[in-house]
Amino acid sequence: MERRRKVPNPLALAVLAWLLWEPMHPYELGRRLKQSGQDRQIRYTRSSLYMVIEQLTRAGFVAPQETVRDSARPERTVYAITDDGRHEVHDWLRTLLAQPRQEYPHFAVALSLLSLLPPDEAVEVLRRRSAALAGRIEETRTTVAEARADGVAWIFLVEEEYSLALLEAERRFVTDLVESLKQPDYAKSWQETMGDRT
Amino acid sequence: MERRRKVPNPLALAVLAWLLWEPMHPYELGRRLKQSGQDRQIRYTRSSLYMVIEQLTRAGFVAPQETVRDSARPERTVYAITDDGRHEVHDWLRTLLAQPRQEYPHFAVALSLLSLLPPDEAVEVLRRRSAALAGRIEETRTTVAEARADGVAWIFLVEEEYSLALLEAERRFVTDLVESLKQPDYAKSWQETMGDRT
DNA sequence: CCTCCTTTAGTCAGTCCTGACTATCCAGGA
DNA sequence: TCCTGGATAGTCAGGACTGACTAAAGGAGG
Repeated sequence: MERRRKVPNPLALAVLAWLLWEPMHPYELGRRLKQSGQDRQIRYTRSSLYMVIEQLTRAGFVAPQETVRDSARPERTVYAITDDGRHEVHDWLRTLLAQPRQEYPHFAVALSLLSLLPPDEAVEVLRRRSAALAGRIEETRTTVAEARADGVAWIFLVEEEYSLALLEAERRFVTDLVESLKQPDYAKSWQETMGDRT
Repeated sequence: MERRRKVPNPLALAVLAWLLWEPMHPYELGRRLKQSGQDRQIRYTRSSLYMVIEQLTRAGFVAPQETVRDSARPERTVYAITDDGRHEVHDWLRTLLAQPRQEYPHFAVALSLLSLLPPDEAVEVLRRRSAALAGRIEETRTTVAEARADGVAWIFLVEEEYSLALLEAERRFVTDLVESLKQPDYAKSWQETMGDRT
């Protein structure tokens, strides 16, 4: 049904998108990713960047254009996007937007094991999370406000607004959860079922 | 500051948690993970399950207990958790709950490239997402309702409630986004800035 | 009784990815 | 003048992960 991507790493999508603009060498791509703030949406290291470009080359989505060496610097290979690459960006982008993917946040795993902790301990750690979330929300709001003040159009900030929406939803969820855990019924039933442990 | 886990894969946490209960062989662990619905929070394959158990053994968090072979079946190695393992579960769980981790949803990457699509195309694909999200929400609600009807306590359904909260937040976000993209101002400014492309 | 499908149980080749490393240039302080 | 730190640019060993494979037993259907 759903054909597997030749280079499934989302970093590859960002790379292709930048190469749509103009040919570049890997290090320059890294700089753009960082300056545009896309490193907040994509987990990568410099090595994985080189790896992904190699994979994209094998897949035929990009092609090395030239190897320049100016002023005794290490030589840099400039890559350009191919027609297949252009097609891949468009197709991949449509798919990512249209089809929600099952995501696997670490927090969900931890929640599924919440019953292992004594109620008061659970309340304590979740309160710490709530405070940390509040901090993240504040940071993101500041980032967005500053960018807006610099004249950045809203369409280039949607991803931050999305993060914000998720953070706020999580914070509401955690707050409610703490309230539920504080109910004396919970402490009682936890004692009854989990009393026998180390 | 934050010490790296010896076995960072979240599957390892779930494995340790099950072994807290009683010693088991890998295949049995796989069955429990599936039956308890934890396969909805953790991405894994059977091979990664064996890999992770091997890593846990090397890390000293679990230890092979015995190799049984009943009725000519392939032999199964039963693993038990160690004291280090017990400590690791507790410590890891607390950390995961208390500290929000930067997550990297694919959708956020796609959103950061939304401006590449013509406005009407963007609206079209996001509407499809919205419909798909509605389906997911419905499914999750059903799962929760059925479990509750079977007498499952709410604490064992928190992870589903969390998924639900995120799905609903995302749906609200997408709905609002579609409205913004439909504004004629957007179509106009997109034409102006992106008119020059293939 | 034969065949085919499903379940049980695990292995393995090859790719992917990360962390650590190499090496050069330039600016600024001591 | 020398030393240090940071930016530039990239490589590489080794471990982690996936998809495809092996293999035996049980049950259903003809």
